[in-house]
Amino acid sequence: MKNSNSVQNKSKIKKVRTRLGPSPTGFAHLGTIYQAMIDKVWAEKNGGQFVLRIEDTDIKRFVEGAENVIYDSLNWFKLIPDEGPIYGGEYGPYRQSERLNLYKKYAEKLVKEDKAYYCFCSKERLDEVRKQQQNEGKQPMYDKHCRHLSKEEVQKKLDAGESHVIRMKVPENETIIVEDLIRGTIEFDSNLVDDQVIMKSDGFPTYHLAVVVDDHLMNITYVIRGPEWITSFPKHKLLYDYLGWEMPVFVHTPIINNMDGSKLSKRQGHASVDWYRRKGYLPEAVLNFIALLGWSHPEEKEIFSWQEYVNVFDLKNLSAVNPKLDLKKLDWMNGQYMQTLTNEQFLDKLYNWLTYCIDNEYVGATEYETHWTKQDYIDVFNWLRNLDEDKKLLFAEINKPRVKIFEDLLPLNNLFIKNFNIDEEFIELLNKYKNSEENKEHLEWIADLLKNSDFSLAHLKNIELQVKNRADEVGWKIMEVFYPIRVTVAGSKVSPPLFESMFILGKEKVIERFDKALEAL
RNA sequence: GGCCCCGUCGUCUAGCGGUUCAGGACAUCUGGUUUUCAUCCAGAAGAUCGCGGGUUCGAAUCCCGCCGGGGUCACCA
Repeated sequence: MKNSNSVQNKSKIKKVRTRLGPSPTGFAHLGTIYQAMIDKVWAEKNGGQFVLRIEDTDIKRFVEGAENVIYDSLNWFKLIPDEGPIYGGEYGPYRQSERLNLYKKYAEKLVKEDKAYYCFCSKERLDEVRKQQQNEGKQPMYDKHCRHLSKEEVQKKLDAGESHVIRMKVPENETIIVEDLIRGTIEFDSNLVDDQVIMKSDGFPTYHLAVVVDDHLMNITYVIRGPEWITSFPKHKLLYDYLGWEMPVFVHTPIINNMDGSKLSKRQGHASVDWYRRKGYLPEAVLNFIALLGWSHPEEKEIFSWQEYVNVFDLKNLSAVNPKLDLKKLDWMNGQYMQTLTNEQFLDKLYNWLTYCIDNEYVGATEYETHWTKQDYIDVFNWLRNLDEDKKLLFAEINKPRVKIFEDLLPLNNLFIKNFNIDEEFIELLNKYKNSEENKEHLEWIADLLKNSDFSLAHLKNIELQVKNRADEVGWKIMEVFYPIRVTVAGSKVSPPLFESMFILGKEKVIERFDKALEAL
């Protein structure tokens, strides 16, 4: 079917152009990013353009500043459009609210050609009709009341300034056949397709008219959108026919759902981009992860770069199944990405993350849940900033394999930024394996070594070796000789590598903690 | 409810009529490395391919029916 006239078409093969049409609602949905990602790979792979078009035809839903949220999110993921309101391009304007005259022109053209008609029905009448149809067990549809108004009647109402919309005329008793790239041919009974409103009474178009007009005028060759549009696909197909325009390729992608199969709702944190950003996920990891939803690498690779994605991606391999979002796997993947970072990169991204969390409020529908307090972000940031360069790098080094997302940094690294109480609980923890006397003697021994140390990492590692050897001497298990030291230094039975931690903490603080612990024993 | 889409381990998926009594990844469990926590390594368990009929020498792969899930039925996108 696709190469029937490929010979004639060869000379005018169109450049691939994809488009993302978010409506600015005030927060960025993961699904929007999923769409953007596919738009972007496909355009990039084919040397085409990825267009951003703001679909703001619903003035009732206008939210101040919402557009910036979209730009910020696309930026974070590096899914930068080639064209759009702030990116420029030759097919502008890229906000639908700035293209009203265009939609008006085509809507009127359709009316003139008898493919659409004015409708003067009131909201009340429409509601009534709908209610009655439902009572009769029929599918609620417009009853085509105004479709058969005479020209004179229409003109009279128009002259009288009656409020009106424009509806498209859907043919009767026809089969509308549409083609979806991944699902193939889909047939619809035209009698079940509503005479959709294409121009609202406020002079704004509905989505249906706007997309068709814009996609055509902007030379879009691949319409990539969510599966929720399949049902209105025949309306769009009709509009293309009515306008005499060639159809782009339509691709209805899968949609990402929750683990229970319900859809990602705005109320849930993990639906919004900002949630991932504040949790401390890496955008590349999130992208890699969602790329694997509804699609798989031809060699079944799990982790790959954007460039590799571009190389091997093919729209045709997209699945028609709606995947569930498994955050556990995302965590694993993010951890993998963390480990590939150099220490410098890790620190760089960590700074950016901390700065972002300090400077910005959460952009999402619900409260953001975290075990970090606002002060924590500031404390970690300040502590890190005042640290010597070699200590910073070591901090990155020891944390990379231990952290899946930046939020995991606490409580593991509490010892660096917080003081703990030397109370009964602490003593109890310290004496878990040996009694007070034994531990005291042990800690005095190492405290002495530490006090005489220059606290270079090399020397500390040397002391670590001595501790290990001491296990044999005193007949303790290796774990038992390190345990009380760890509790003394970290106030906890878990910590990053002990002697590296001491190095980062610095001699003064370490000695202070030993003194306090010994005093209490 | 009508119409449309979808249905392989708990999850993401490979598979596109025959070296597949179904392969990989996450999660789970076990063992190893390790001074804690992680990382890393090895291994185990886990799917009668939604169900029932066909077609075929042979079906997860093709056809039909059923069931289940989802989407959609707005002057929202």
